[in-house]
Amino acid sequence: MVALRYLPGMTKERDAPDNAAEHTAELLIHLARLAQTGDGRLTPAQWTALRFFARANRFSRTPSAFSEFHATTRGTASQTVKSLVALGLLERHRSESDGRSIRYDPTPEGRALLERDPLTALVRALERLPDGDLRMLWRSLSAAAQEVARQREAPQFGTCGDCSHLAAGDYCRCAAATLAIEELGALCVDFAPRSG
Amino acid sequence: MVALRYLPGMTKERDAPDNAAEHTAELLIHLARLAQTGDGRLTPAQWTALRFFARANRFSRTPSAFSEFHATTRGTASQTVKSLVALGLLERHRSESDGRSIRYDPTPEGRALLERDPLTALVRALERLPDGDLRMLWRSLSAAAQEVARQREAPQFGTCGDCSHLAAGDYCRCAAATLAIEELGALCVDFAPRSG
DNA sequence: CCAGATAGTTTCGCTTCGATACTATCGCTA
DNA sequence: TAGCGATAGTATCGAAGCGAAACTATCTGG
Repeated sequence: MVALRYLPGMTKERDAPDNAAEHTAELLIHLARLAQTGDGRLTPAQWTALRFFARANRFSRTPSAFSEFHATTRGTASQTVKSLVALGLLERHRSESDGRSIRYDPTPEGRALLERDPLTALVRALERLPDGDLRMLWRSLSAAAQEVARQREAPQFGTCGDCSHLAAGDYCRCAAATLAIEELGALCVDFAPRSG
Repeated sequence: MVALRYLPGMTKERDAPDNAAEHTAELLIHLARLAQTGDGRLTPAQWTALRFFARANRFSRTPSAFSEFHATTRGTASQTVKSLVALGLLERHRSESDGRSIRYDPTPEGRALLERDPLTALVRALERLPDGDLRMLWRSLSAAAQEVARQREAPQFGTCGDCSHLAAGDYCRCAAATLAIEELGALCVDFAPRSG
């Protein structure tokens, strides 16, 4: 068999200079796909929603916030949420301050099911990385997510502890509320990075 | 408003020790989702397929290999491929050596469309990372992908240049063929890591 | 008090996807 | 060399996901 001189789509111009970013991006997509597939219990969208409502702070556990987080429409997000409520994994709560807003909290069943999150396979794999590598991985992914969100004009979704709205250690100027220590690690739709 | 003492799903036990791996995994999924959505031209599955057939070596540009790469069934993979052929982005070629096997190559139109891949947003974001960070990001993702693939008993899909089947610089023992230089960066379904 | 904006939901139709069955070819073996 | 199991690709069907658009309820500003 004769060696190919030219492989379609793989010219010198395209690959020679530095396609490291391209390969890394494709690898990231591939890994995300691998980590999400093959679980019969919930669909990938349902898992993502359940994770989100378990991780988001009390101001962000709404269909609207989830729709922005998941880069989808409010209608689709509402459907996903409804299915989780029907499964007894989320619980509906009306907001006292805003009659339109509805907060969904994970039920004990929902939290129990998260213990069997198929994403655990990826978590285990990441735990095998050296500590410094994992931290740097987080930093790089975080920076990339900020940048992509900026390009897409989407909210950035960081944790309250890293947010520029946080003052005096535990007061959120954005929500005009004092946060509990546990809430500092929660996701917020109104997140704004500190030095930017 | 009173600060919450306890936020459901966010107990000390769950968050205190070290949830860095968990947060990183969720961030990775979120970033992948962000990077894939919002393009009207092709569906995410179609983009992934087009990318795959542009990146895979001549032994791996088949529906079967893509189905394994994409962690789906051969039937679904075949549908996706068919749609790309109908769009004039892939071209069907029968294998001379195996009457069952069919190779799909990207057409010039397919390669041109890849220039407008929505993944470019992520690529640009990754390019803004320091060089060393990008390299380490790739290494970490690669290691994680190997590990998850191992857990899922899925093929690992590395490039020929990193494969243990490669001998004497350009001879693949697995395919019993000499590879062109350009092929060393191509994906292969039969990839096996060197030191594993 | 009214108009526009916002939060959530519902409905509709299209697409995707996995499961299953089917055809054609390969390769081993008796 | 005939036959049988394995493999590659395809077609079909039903369930589910998703986006667009319409609808209700509530809030906010003039």
